[in-house]
Amino acid sequence: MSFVTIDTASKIPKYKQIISSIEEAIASEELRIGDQVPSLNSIKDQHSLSRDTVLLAFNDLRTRGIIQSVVGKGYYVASTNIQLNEKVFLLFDELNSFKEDLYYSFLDNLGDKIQVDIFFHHFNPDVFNQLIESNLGQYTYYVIMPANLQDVIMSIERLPQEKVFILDQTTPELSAFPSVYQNFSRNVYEGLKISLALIRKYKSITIVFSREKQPLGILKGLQEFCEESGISYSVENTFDDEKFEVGELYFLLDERSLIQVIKKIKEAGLVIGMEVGVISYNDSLLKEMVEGGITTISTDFSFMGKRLAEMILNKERLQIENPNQLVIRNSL
Amino acid sequence: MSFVTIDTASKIPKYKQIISSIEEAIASEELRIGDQVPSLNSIKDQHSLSRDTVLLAFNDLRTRGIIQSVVGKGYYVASTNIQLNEKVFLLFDELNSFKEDLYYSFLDNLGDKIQVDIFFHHFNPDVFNQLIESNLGQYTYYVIMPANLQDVIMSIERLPQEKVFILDQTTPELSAFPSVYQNFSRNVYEGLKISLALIRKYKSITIVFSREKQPLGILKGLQEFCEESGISYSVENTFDDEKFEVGELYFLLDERSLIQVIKKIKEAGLVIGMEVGVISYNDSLLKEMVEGGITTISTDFSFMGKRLAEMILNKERLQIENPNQLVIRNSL
DNA sequence: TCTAATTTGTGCGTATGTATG
DNA sequence: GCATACATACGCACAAATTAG
Repeated sequence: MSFVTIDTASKIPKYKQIISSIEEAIASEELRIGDQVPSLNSIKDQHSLSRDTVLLAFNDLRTRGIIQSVVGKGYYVASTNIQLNEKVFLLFDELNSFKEDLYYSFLDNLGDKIQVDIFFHHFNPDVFNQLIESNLGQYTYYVIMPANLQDVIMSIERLPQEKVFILDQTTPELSAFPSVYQNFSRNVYEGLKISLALIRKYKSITIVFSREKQPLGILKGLQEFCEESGISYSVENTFDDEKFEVGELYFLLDERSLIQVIKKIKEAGLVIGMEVGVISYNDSLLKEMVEGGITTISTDFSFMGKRLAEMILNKERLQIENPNQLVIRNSL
Repeated sequence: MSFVTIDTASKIPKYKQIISSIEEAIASEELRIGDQVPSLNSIKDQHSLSRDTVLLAFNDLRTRGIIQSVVGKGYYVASTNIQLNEKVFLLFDELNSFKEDLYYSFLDNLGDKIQVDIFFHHFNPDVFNQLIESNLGQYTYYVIMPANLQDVIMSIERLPQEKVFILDQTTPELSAFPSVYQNFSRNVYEGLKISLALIRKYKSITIVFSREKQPLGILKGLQEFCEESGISYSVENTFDDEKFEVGELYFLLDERSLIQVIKKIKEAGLVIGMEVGVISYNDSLLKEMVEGGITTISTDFSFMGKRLAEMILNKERLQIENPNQLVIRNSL
């Protein structure tokens, strides 16, 4: 039972590595109140350190009241009240308005003693890898939104496994990590299935979809639904005015194409929810108000942030499918 | 393993030779991420250079994010992305949807050789100071949104003056720094003045305003307008259902209170833009579509991001008032 | 607890060559 | 020709952190 691990090559000072090791042993209850901490000499011998380096760490822990020294005997755990300056590394794909709910719900539920730094990889694997590498060893937890990036498992595996949490999209390779994720294909499939009667009003479905940025599961769910119910569909990369047709149901993932389609519908003097239909992914406060309401399939981002915070605080290691909701409004 | 080669006879400056040497060692994978770079002193001794010459090279590499320094330990490779030219420290107040346009327009106009890291101070001066303190010397440029924080000039002055840019809100104390800012009081005053005829429909104006988070200039502009035109107004901290009145014009800064007011209007069966008026600060795509359109006073965030990027790239040091727009829609 | 070695961080002074007007 | 600014390079001193003995 050594508790202490030292990486000589690391840029983190050795005495700080000792401090973290002891703190983590206490946090994980390997060391309990009253337990004896390994002696100065045993640690120094095991890791070939100077006695003073170990002493530096122990003095820090002692002045914080976490351990007590007894002359001639050793050091003993005196308090488990380690408010270790916890920091969270939060790696998002891109900045958009849906991150707002998620982020603030995460922050609120974490409490104000934990600092959270946000980064964005913009679906660029180089940026992703670099951000992880240059922040190695600096954070207590790493919350990562891999989005649809491939080949990032290598980077993620460079992080301490027990500190990693996966958010929003996960993959079979990442199944070892705790996560709060959306089951995109099921959510879309079931959302559409519930609305089948309404969808039958339309000739076919057009989805505006970017393979680079958007979850493939959404496309999969739509395909599955369409094949099963015999409805034809087409996938477009961007919304194209030219191909706009009456009788079409538009499935729109981003705000820009949503606005474009609605404008087009109004320009053409058509009735939304009758002659042309609209379903949008991700709900927002304003979508309830637009044109009598836009039908949405959406996950609960506030819940996602809350559940993630709880998982971190309670040291749970679960894989949680985040609840999803279909809200049928006028546009369908 | 010296990595560094210096040709004294060459006309290439020595510090640039050091930079290239390190970059080449990284490119050839002699130096990998996390590896320690030879120390200042060892390089200076081996090549009979001044310590400052080596330091010049290392500081360049550091502000580009390629190496990191740890006092008392050494320099470590942090990124293999050696074509990185510069790094920008971007300090926002809070995450919200209006940051999206600003951020992506800034990014797009900067080009892809510059890395941008975002931080948020959440209107907390301690967080603000700590973020600046812990990122000193690591970035080529510091773009700061001080919002309405007082007493942050001390922190900002710790940064190299020529690297600092102020965004969105500025103050007389910050007048030495280049900036792209909103003239909140003038924008509000003039926006309201143009709409005076429409505003006369209403009994009085209620603004929902948080002194902690929102720019005082907005309140000032409203006051000025009201006093000049003899219209009464009241300031509320949050929207209160109880005080909802017919004949009132609501001036709403955040999306939440906007939604609340619109819901209340519809619940009461009133006509927006006739019996109750709404003006909202900051335009968004969806506000055009809500209830036939919400009247907005708003700055052009895309332009703000673009102008800021240009200022940095062209090394301009200007104070630029960002263009502002009143969009009159049905809600007034 | 003290001393020592090594490391980065910072400030100041000096000198030289080059470009600019 | 002269003054000025800037980039490059060197030297020195002291502070603070890390680690060893």
